[in-house]
Amino acid sequence: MKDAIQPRTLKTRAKLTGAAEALIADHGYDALRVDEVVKAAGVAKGTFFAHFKDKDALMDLLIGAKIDGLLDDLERQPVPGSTADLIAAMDPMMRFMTCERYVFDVILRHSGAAMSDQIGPIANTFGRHLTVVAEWLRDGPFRRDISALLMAEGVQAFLVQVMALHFCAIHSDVDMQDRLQVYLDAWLMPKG
Amino acid sequence: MKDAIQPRTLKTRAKLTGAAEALIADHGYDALRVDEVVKAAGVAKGTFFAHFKDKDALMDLLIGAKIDGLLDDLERQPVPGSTADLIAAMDPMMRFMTCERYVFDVILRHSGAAMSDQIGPIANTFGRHLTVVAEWLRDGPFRRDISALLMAEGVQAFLVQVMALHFCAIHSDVDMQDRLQVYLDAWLMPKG
DNA sequence: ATTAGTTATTGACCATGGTCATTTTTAAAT
DNA sequence: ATTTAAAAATGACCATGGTCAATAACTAAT
Repeated sequence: MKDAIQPRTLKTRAKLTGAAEALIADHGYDALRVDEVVKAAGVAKGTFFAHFKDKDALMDLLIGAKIDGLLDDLERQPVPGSTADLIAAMDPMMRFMTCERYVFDVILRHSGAAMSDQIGPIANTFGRHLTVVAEWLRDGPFRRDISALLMAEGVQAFLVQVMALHFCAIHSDVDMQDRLQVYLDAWLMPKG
Repeated sequence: MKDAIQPRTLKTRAKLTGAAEALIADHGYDALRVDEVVKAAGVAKGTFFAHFKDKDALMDLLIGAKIDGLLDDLERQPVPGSTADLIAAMDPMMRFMTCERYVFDVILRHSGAAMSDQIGPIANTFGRHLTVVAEWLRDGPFRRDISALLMAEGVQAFLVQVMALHFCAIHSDVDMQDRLQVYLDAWLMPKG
């Protein structure tokens, strides 16, 4: 009996993700087709689904990896001392998450633990983001009547709201940053 | 030149939506297939897409109509005097929106103006909901440092967050209402 | 009634994600 | 080396949403 993953499994996986990344670099996420991925990777279609539950699982992996990279950058930054700094720090992440409507949809779908069976890459990044932001807020000049974690959860809620409105016909004219500023000021530094 | 819609157009539309509603009543939203709808309606497949841009557009219509009905009920209720009352008032809506994972996904996708071209039924209900809640908050015992509309927008952001977490593997054990209570207390009645 | 132009309907066809019985490859045991 | 059982890969096939050129049904003008 063997249960250790064979070397070729890793190689095939790498070929698939590599091919997918190259195609995405050229034509974006939305335009990715499974047929093109397997053709570029030089494997059969069935092989793709032996490695990934479905197309969404690949997207979860790739987009999750991208966000993880951006979170690495985020963690390296100095602790923000104001909502404006906070927003500036999160800007690259927001920009990636809204680079394509399709990407944002995938993120939304996976943000709260993919398909409710097990936690996926994107869901993980949301957890990580929560931790980082909570840590930041703990010692900042913000409200003290609620926990840092609760504050961070609210930041995420408003982040999602702002990005969603970004794709909205009516509100897309208002800048994401400006809108988030209003929300976060009211959430993190209430004057009432 | 004529531009008035023919009577049969309305009739076909009614047949399609009627068939869809019946099928959904029996098997839920997620299980709905276009083929079954057209078969039940007694029309060809192409006819479906002559009436609806895609399957999502039908879902937008049907789910939007359902939410509209719930908003009618909501408007008839007495003005909530606390966050608990507010949450209780919104309960039926939340329950419907989370009745199926698929339904929630459709709602999310359409909440901010469908596909960025024109405002759809679901997006409309979000606008309506915003108005109703803002009106409620205007005279309630809540914070006064921000506008009622801004408060209402926050309520929506937290509402979405709570519903998303409901489908999350990690957090689904915590009750939606309880979680929303924490959020809304912190948002509408900050003590800092 | 006939004609003409517009609108609605049709169904064969396509695009694309996903499945599964079969075959091939691998690695451990003999 | 041979055998053998598990793991991986294959590709024909299916499910389902969506398209479009051709056709039928309507309505208004003559």
